Amino acid sequence: MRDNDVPEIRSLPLFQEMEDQNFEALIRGAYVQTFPPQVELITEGDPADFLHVVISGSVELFAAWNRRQTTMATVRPISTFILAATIKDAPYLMSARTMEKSRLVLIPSMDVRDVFETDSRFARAVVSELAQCYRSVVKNTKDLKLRSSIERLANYILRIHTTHDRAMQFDLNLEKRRLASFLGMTSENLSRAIKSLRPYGVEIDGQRVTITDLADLEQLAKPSPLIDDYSI
Amino acid sequence: MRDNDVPEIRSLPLFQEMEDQNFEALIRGAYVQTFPPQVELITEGDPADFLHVVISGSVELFAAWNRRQTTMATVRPISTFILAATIKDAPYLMSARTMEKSRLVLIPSMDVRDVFETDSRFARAVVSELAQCYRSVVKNTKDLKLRSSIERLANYILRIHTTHDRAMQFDLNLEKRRLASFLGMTSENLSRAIKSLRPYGVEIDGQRVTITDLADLEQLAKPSPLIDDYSI
DNA sequence: GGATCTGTTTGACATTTATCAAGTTTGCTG
DNA sequence: CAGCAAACTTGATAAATGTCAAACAGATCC
Repeated sequence: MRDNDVPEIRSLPLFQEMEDQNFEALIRGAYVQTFPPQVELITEGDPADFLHVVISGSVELFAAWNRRQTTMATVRPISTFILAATIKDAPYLMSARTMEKSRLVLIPSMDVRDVFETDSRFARAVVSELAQCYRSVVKNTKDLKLRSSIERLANYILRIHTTHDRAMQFDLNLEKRRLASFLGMTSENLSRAIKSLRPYGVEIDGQRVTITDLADLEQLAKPSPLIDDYSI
Repeated sequence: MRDNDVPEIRSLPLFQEMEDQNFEALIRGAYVQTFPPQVELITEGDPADFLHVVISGSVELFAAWNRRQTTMATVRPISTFILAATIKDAPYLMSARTMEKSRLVLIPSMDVRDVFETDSRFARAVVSELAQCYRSVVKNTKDLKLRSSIERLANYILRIHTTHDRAMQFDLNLEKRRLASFLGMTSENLSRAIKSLRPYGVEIDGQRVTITDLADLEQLAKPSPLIDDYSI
């Protein structure tokens, strides 16, 4: 990959603070590639050969066991995924597939580990990123274990609402079947959960979400910063 | 705390590689303290004032929401907890309470962050620890989302079996109600799950677990290293 | 524009899990 | 050792969630 192929990744917190020469070393060995939708980028259990950066499009992280499959997260531009496996030189715990046509940068894990050893500002940025990831997964576990499926849906809607500048109308950024899987339920169950939220101030028509009564929804959802605020 | 109060913590991977003088700086500001059982050490939402190290005894990490409560993890000697909150200077996401009489070292978070900024070997050790924690939580999420409660119990038993040198008989290291909460079910449900595992080669009497047919149990549990092996 | 495909919704039903209310056991304490 | 409290178990029942099948809707493709 050439130096100025994808200038935007330099501004990622993970790469912002590092030495120029080290960033260039990472970039030199990296590939930029555009993938069609539904391409499996990595498979759980495989060695972590590349750190992935999503430049455009979106990627689903999922996991499988015994013929069951679940969506673990979705990754949107611009962010990295599977940093932990890269740094630890351990097998991926999740698989990844493009949800739509997506452009990615693949940085060889070995290069990342090399720079990690020599550039201590980069090492500190890795800590910050990993701590953030860790806390996100902990929040997600609390959501799963402490809430019913309807409560999870209600809080999910409030989270999008918040990230969309508190708009009262917005689009789901996920197919419903993926949302269902992410929230830990079946599509059928999500369908019914959506219906049962209507009396609490949410209308969902196709991808379009309209909050008709925020107070009602909040009273049902009882959002908590320690579960729903991804910025802390 | 004096230099040689608790020499064993120097050998933790987190502190092993760091400069002597920095380790001493951490120790100087730290407290060693023994707590009785059932003492709430930290409360979720509070600022992360101390990094905690369990020297003896055991600590339960738990989370609450809307009058519900769930066990997130148990911490046993010698390990640290809430490293992520300490490093990010963010509020705790989980509360902690002693399960039995326990001895802890409390290291002021500010000292940890100071040393983190100056000692890059320590910073790298933090990365390693955080990556490990992150991967553990991801595995736990897969366990929760992909398995039924009986499957989670079966795999839990196999994990203890493995960590106990593949002994066919061992004690549960957790009260059943805590185990139930950790596995994401009620005590009653755990009681029934235990009964329903009997035909698959597990007898549980009080705290005593006996595996009577490992092959049967494994066939039911279908353990996977990407969920159950905490060493990778 | 009709045929086809995929995703979504709905209904009927099954299974899993939780709740409530007794009992029973266990372990501690005076 | 009796008495008590807490943990655990059991049964009956309810609620939540999943499964299966079919209908429906929206996109895509000749």
